[in-house]
Amino acid sequence: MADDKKLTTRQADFSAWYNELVLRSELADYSPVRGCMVIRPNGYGIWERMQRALDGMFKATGHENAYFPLFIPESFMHKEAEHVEGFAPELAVVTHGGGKELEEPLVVRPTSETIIYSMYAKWVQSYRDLPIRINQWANVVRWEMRTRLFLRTMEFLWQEGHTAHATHDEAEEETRLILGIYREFMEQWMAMPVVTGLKTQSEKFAGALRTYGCEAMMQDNKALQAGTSHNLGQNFAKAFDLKFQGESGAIEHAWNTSWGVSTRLVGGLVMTHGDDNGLRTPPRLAPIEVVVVPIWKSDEERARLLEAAARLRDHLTGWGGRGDDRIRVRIDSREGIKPGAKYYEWELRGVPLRVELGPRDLEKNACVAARRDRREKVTLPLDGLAPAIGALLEDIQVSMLAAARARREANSIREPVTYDRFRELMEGEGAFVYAGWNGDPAVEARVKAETKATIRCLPDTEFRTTPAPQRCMVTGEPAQHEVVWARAY
RNA sequence: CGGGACGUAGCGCAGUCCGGUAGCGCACCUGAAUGGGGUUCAGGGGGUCGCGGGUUCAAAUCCCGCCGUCCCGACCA
Repeated sequence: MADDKKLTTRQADFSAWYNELVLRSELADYSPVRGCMVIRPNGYGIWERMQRALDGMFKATGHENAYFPLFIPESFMHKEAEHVEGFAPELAVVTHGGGKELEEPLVVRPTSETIIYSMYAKWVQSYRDLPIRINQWANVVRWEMRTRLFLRTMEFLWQEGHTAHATHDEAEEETRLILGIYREFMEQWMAMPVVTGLKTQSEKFAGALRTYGCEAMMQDNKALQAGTSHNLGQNFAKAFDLKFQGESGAIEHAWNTSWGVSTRLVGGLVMTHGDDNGLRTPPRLAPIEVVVVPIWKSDEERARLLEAAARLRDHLTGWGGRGDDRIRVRIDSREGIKPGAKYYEWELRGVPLRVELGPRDLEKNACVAARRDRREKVTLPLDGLAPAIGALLEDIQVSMLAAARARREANSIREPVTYDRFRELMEGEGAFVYAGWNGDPAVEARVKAETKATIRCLPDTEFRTTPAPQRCMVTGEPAQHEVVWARAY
């Protein structure tokens, strides 16, 4: 692999392509511990930008950050019946500390509902103490059988929001608010279109009343659950005695929500936008938006070009057309590497825009800008370059979303299909299949067993098909819901 | 945890059948030329052959045991 200049193509082996891309673009590397990964600066830089964007959106809607501990008393996990059942098989448990066996084992959090709601129970007495809307950025551990870089690792980074409300409707509103934030982030920042909707009972979060999710289509036409937002009802409040006295004087249990997105999103970004030359990063998430490659022959030229490149960088960085969000520029002044080799490297890493600056350009007072998304080059005058670059970056961002959306729609099936045809599709090229469902969990289970496809969601109104499907795809009975079927990661 | 494969330089591999000086490609270091889409030449460094035991004059190679990784299935953000 290290000797091959070219990546395995997506066509040849999607999964090998993905692994090679992640490793070679230095997003991440395998760790000495099975199932864990090291997130390298290139990957972490993207995650940091994701964090910054989401964090801003959470705060703008009234949430605050806090931090709860990594260790949870084992007994906490057993207090909510479905929750234990869901998470017990994948818990890491600490039984010894300081050379002694612990009286009560500590669970390494797989998610923090239990410890957070136990604390909320301490903090809430009156309806005046509500709502509580806290988010935390943390790592969690789930003992997974099979792992894949970013998509499923035993330890991963995420944010988990946990709120407590006085009424069901307020909790529901919060759940939907967050789903909308996720969708906006995924579309506007990641340029990754998603279908939002309700999860079925079998796919919902362990312990939730209802789960909503964002489903994105990867380039192999499989679905990636990119984010979830749960209305927990009063399940955890009852388990952890989270009660308050209402205006009327009555004691009631609070209503909770929880929601999260993880470093899995980085994997989603790769599988949404990557091509056979490497990663393509949407500008808004790119740690480096513009890489300047100066080209020279002689030492004299080198000095001249490096100086011109620095001026160009300062010009771009100094531009205020995006307010405080300055264009992120890097100059690649490395010697001994030919420009062509630099081009390939930065393309592999997904930098959205490359600016080539050589003696010929300087003479014309111009430069060449090459956009990563379409691998197209344009010559731009150096005078007034910044606004032009700003506009190009904006166009790349918008084009990437449009291209991803077009690809998803091209691989979505909304006409009625027979179950046989459906099975063929799932065995073959894959798709998002919109179809009627009779609402029976047994049908869902059967389809999963027979095709590995699952109901990704009951899509929200704006994603539904008109006219609505009348019949269940599997049984032919009247449809209770329209659902989206797909194989998923 | 069931089925399959593999473990030799940083990475990818050959060598194992048939025991006899540990090799190749890429990467890396040095020097020179080169430089607008993956440069070329010359020189160089780097290995307890997964671990433990056994057989043998001699083990990467044969035998036994262990460990680990990857792929396919059941579970999952």
